[in-house]
Amino acid sequence: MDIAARITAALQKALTGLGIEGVTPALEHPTELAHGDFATNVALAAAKAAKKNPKALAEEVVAAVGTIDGVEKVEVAGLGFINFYLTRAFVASTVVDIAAIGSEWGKGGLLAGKRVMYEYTDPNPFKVFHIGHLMSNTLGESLARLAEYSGAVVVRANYQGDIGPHVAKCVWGVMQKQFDPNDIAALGEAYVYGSSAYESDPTAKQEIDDINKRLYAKDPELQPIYDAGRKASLEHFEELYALLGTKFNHYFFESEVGPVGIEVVKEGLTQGVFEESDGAVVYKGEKVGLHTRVFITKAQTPTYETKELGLDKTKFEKEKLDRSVIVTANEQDGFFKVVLAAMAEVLPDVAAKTVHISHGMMVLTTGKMSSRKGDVVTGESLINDMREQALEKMASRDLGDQKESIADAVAVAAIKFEVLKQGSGKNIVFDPVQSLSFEGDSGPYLQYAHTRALSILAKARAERIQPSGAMAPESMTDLERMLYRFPEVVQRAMESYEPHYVTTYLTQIAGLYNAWYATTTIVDPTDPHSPYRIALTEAFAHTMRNGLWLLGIKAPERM
RNA sequence: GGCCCCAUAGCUCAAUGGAUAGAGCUGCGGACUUCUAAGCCGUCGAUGUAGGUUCGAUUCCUACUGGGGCCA
Repeated sequence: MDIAARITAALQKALTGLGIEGVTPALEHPTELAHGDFATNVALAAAKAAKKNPKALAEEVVAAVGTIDGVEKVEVAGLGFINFYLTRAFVASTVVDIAAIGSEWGKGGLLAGKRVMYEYTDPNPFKVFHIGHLMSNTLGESLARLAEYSGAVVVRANYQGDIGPHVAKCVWGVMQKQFDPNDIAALGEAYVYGSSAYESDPTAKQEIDDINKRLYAKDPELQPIYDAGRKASLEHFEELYALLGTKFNHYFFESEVGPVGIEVVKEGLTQGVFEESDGAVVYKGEKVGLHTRVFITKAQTPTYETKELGLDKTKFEKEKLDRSVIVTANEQDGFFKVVLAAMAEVLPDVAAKTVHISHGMMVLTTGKMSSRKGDVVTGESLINDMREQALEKMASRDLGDQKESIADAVAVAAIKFEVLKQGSGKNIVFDPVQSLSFEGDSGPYLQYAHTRALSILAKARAERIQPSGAMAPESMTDLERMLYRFPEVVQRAMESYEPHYVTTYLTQIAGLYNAWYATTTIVDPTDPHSPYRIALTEAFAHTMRNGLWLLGIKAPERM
C-alpha cells in the first residue's frame, strides 16, 4: 500500500470513529511544500454538517488518526486543513527506489492490454508543413507516449490529403511556371500561385477545376507531375518525422478512404440518417443540437466529412482498437462534433471508441497564417532557425562531432516545450522575430539540468563514490519531496490528455535541482552525505530523462 | 446572424473548489572564482466588468465587454 493509500485509510477510519459519514477524504498535495506533503480538507467539508468549528473538528480528526507509517507529523493549519509531513526515512527511501528503478520509473498499468491508435500531424502533400503541423505532431506524439507509459500498445497514424482542390492548384501552378515537381520549395510556391489565381482569375479557376477532375480520373498526362510531387512531399515529411522523433505505423490517404466513406453514407441514407437536399447528401445536425453539414456534394464527390467516416471505419478494420484518438487543431471542433454525431448513428461501435482532441492555433504576432497566401512559418525554417541559435551557443564548447545532433535535439526541444507548456486547447502566440528562448523556462533548460546531473554522476564514478541511501542529511530538500510524485503527474496527464502537467512538473524539479546544485557540493569524498546526494542526483536524472521522453524531447548527455 | 473556445503581472504561461494566486521573460540589484553561467539569489509587478452558488471562487453558473475560431 502506498503512502497516499495509507493516509487515506487512516483518515477514513478516524472519520468513521468520530461518527462522520458520507465524506470521502480528498487527499491532495498542498500548493506549498511548507504546508506539508499531503493535505486534506475533510474538516472544512464536514464542519457544517457536523455543526462544529472546522479547526476544532480538524483537531479531533488528527487525534483520532494516530500514527501512520512514513508520516512524521500531522497538524492542523489555516482554516482547518490537516497537513501530513513525511518522515526523513520515507523520503530517502523513495529517492533510493527511483535511482534503482531507472528507465521504468513513472510507468503505470492503467492501459495495460489496450490497443490505442493516435492520429496526428496530418500534413497535406503538395502543401507546406507549417507550424500547425508541428503543434499537432508535438501534442500527438506526447499523448501517444503517455499512453505507452500506461501500458497501452500504441499505433501511430498519419492522415494526409493527397487528392482534391489543393493538389489541383499546385499541379496547375507547377505546369504554368514550368517548375520541377521534385522540388519542395517549388511545390509550395506553385500552390500559393495556384491558390491566388483560383480566386482572381476565372480562366485559371476553370483550368484548375478541370485538373482536379482529371486527377481523380488518373489522367496519364498529369500523372508524372502528380507522382513526383506526392513522392517529394512525403519524403520531405519523413525527414521531419525523423528529426521530431515520430515513427508512424500507418499512413492513410484521402484518396483511399473516400470510397469507403461514400459506402457508409449511402447506407446511412437508406436508413434515414442522412437526407438528400438539392442533389447533395447532408446530415441534419440540428436534430442533436448541432448544424447541418454536407457529406456528398451535388457533383457526387465526397466531402471531408465523408472521408472522415471512411477513415475511422478503416482504422478499426486495420487494427483491433480499444480506442482511437484524433489530434487536430481546434478550428475543426465543430466539424468533429457533427461528424461524430453522424458516426454515432451509422457506425456506433466506431464512434463509441473514437475521441477527438484539439490543440490551439499558432497565432503569429503578425496575424493569422494562411498557406493559401504563402504567409506561413514552415516547420523546417523554424527548426533551422533554432538549430542555428543552438550552434551559436555551443560554439565555445568542445562537443566534437556530436554538435550537429545536439543542436537538432535542442532546437526541437525549444519548439516542443513551447507547445507543451500550456493547456492544449489554447492558442499559442508566437513571435517569429523574437523567436523561441533557450533561457529560463524552456526545453533546453530542462535538457541542461539533465546534462548537469549526468556530469555530476560521471564525476562521482571518477571519484569512485557509490550512490547510497544510508547517510541522508538530516534536513530534507524540496527536490526530494517532489520526485516521488512523478507517476501521479504522468497518470493525470494521460487521463486528461494534457501533457503540460508533465512540462510544468519537470520545470519545477529542474528549478529545484539547479538551486540545490548551486548551493551544495554533491561530489565530495570527504563528506559522508555525498553518496546520498549522488543517489538523489541519479533519481533526478532518471525522472527528468523519462519525463522528457514523455514530451517527445531528447535528453542529450552533453550540451 | 447561430454555435464553440479564450480572458491571470508590461509580455508568454501556471495554479486538483481551498491556505500568502506561482514561474519565466523584461527592468533594477546581487553572489561565486567550486561538479557545465543554456545556471543561481534578491526585487518591482496581476485574477476584464456586474451579479449568483458555496464555509470558501482565478476555478462552477448567468449577463456584459473584448479577442480567436467554425458554420451559413
